[in-house]
Amino acid sequence: MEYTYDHPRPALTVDIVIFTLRENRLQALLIQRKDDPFRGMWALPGGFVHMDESLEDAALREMEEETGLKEAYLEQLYTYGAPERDPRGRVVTVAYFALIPADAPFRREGGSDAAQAQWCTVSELPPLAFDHTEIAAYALRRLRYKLEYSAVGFELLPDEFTLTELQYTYEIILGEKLDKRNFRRRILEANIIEPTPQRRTGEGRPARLYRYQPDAVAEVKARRLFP
Amino acid sequence: MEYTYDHPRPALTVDIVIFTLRENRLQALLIQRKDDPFRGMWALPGGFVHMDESLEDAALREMEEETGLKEAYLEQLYTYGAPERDPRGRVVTVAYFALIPADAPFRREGGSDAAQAQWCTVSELPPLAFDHTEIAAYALRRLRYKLEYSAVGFELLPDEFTLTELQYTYEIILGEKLDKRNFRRRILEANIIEPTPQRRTGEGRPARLYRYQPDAVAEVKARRLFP
DNA sequence: TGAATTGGTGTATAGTTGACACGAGATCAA
DNA sequence: TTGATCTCGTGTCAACTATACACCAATTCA
Repeated sequence: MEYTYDHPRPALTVDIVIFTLRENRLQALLIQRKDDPFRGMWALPGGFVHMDESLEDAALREMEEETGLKEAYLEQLYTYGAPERDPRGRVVTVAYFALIPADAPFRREGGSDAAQAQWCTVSELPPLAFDHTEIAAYALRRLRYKLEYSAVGFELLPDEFTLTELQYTYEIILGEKLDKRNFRRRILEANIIEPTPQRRTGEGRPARLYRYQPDAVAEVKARRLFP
Repeated sequence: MEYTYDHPRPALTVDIVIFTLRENRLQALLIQRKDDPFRGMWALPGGFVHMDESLEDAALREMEEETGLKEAYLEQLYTYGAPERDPRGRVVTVAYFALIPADAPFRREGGSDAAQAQWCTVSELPPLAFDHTEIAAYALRRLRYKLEYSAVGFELLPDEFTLTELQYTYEIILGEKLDKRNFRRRILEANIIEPTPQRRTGEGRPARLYRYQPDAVAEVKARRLFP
């Protein structure tokens, strides 16, 4: 089947920087390219936008194809459209970033196109195809920035978590130690999490479990304020 | 001439929210549509992305066609791609916002397509075509937010300005009165403007003229000026 | 020359942020 | 069963930041 237009049109894709916490590191999912250009190189997961789906739906579909996960925190990052960014022709891509919880049932064996997928610590990313290095760097910058003024860190944790786990999450992403008492004060005063009756037992004194308040999610999402 | 592809492609456009200060109001440029759909309705200036130009170049080109201005502060806002946002078919648009100085030589008589163009106070926008109301609202939100943490306000003023004019600019955009002494202290301590030897004379005591330090723009971008 | 107009300056108070140490509640091993 | 070990959970004080607030200065104009 062929499609004909009066004027030339760029191809439109979405690319997604999928973050998760694994092995006490912030990691991103990469796909090894099996075709030229950049064959064998690592790249961000992504693909073409279908005609009947929104950009966000396209990003979710691609994410599901690669990870098996249907839900995640997803936020539009930026749209990259330099004329020469893809050697095959004009391709404009809308970049997204996604956060998936540490305990999500990630399906490791690669996506629909059977390309190899692998988690990679964000501070040690290999060179990426196209302008994906730039996209990944921007995603990390946005995530860090966002963490400072919103509750987005919860999206990387299971439904219930201890304050210490939450603090570790922040420290891993921000790359710096935080003061325990000040951290707890700030988080609790922000009213974005609530205590549950449960405690998590293990080595040492049991820790109270918290969950984030579902209303807070919408609020975080509404603050898509930064370029 | 016709262009044929194996898979259907959305059309790709840019739309621009062009802000300026006029008559002590923050205004945006609107174009009256001369064709269906939404014939006669107001809309944001915009148009198709050419194959050999970046998205930003497309936005600048459209801006020049409508205003005659080639340079402005321009920032990508968000990409809108709901499947039904344009009744003619799938059209994805990359939205930008631009700031042009109050004294810029704006060419009033409409752009290349001879459509009628008009400045409109942002708090009194008419209903707009497509999803342009949403886009304009988001642009205003981003501008206000941005003003609080960056030097972007200067982009709406001539090269040289008084502190009172700068304060008015902030007040107009933020929609609230600011304290004169606190405002001056913050702006001056931020080291983003420098005094010139000139003064502006008029009614009352002459005011010192300032200009913004070109280097400062990038540096200050990360800093937060207003809480 | 003085009335009117706008420009330019400092201080005191409240609120926010950041640094900092120790007892509590559990497990585990002797 | 006891104490050694581990992690959890809590409050205060000092430094900094933000905010509220009023008057004299320099000029124009009548």
